[in-house]
Amino acid sequence: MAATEATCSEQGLQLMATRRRVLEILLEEHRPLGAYAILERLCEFGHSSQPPVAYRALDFLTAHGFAHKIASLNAYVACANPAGCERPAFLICTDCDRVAETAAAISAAPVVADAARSMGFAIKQEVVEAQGQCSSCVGHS
Amino acid sequence: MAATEATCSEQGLQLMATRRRVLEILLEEHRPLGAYAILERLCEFGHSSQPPVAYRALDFLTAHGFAHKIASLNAYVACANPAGCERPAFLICTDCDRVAETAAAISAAPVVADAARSMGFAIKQEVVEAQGQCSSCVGHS
DNA sequence: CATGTTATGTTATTTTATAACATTGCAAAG
DNA sequence: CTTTGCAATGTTATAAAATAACATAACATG
Repeated sequence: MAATEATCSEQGLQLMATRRRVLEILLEEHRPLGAYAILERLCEFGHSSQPPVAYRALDFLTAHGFAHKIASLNAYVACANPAGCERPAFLICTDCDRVAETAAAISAAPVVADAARSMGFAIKQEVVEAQGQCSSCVGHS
Repeated sequence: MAATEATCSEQGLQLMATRRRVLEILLEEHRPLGAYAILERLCEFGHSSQPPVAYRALDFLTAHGFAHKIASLNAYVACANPAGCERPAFLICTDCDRVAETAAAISAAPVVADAARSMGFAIKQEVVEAQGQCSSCVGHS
C-alpha cells in the first residue's frame, strides 16, 4: 500500500478514493475476487454499485501493476510486489483458493522462448497461471 | 481429425455429431472462436442454437485434449497435436488473431518450477499464453 | 473564471457461462 | 423382448462477467 502510494506520487498517478478502496479490499483478502464481489464490498462503503465503477478502478490498478487479473478465474488480486513487478506468474490453489505470486516469464521457459524465437514471434505480454494444491492443502484430501 | 477419431475409438469415447461438427468448425479456422461464434455456425448446420449445445461439445473436446480453451480470450481452438498433447502453450497474435500452439510447461520454466517446489505447491494444470505479434504481423504497424 | 482534462455517475446492453429439468436413444442385464 | 439405466440432447431460464454510450462533476491551470 505504501509502495503503491509512493509509486503514484512519483509518476503523477491519482490514487482516488474508489481506486484506493478497491486496492484495500484486494489487499485484505489473500484470494482473488471477482469484479462483482469487489463491487458489493464497495457499495458497503457508500460507493455506487454499478459495474463500471469496479471495472474502472480495476483497469487503473492493473494498468499500473498494482493489481493483476487472473485470466483463468476471471478474478483479481493485489500485486504482491508493486515496487518491482514484471511478468508475474501465479500459483492458484484449487482447494483454498489462495494465490501465490511469483516473478517469472515464459521467456524463462526455454521451450516456449525458443519456439517463439524460431517462429519469429515477438512476445509482448504473458499469462502464466498454474493450478494445483498449496502446501497447506496438499495432504488434506 | 483422423488422430482424434483414432483416439476416440481407442478410448471408447463417442465423437457424436455435434462434437465432431464443433471440432471441424475449429479446425477450419486457424483462430480462436468464442462459444457463441461456434454456436452460430452450428445452427447453420441444423443443430439447436442454445448455449449448452456448444458448451457441452466444448467441454467434451477440451476434457479429452482435442481442443483447448484460451483463458485470456475466452475462446477455443482445436488442438494442433491431439495425439501427443500435454501442457500446451499458446502464442497469440494480437494483430491477426491467429494462435500458434507449442508444447511447453511452466515446469519448463525453472523460475516457476523452483518457486513452486520451494513452497511445496503441487502443480496440476497450467495456463501459459503469450500475446504479441506473429512473424507476418511484426513489421506491419 | 473559462477551459480542458480526468474521474464518476448512470442506464442499458452485450458477451460468456451454467443451472435445472425434460426427453431421447441405445446398449446390456434380466 | 423389454426394461432399466446411462450417456447425450433438447429446452428454458438465469447467472456472471464485461463494456458501450452518454451525462455530470471535480479540479488544476492558464
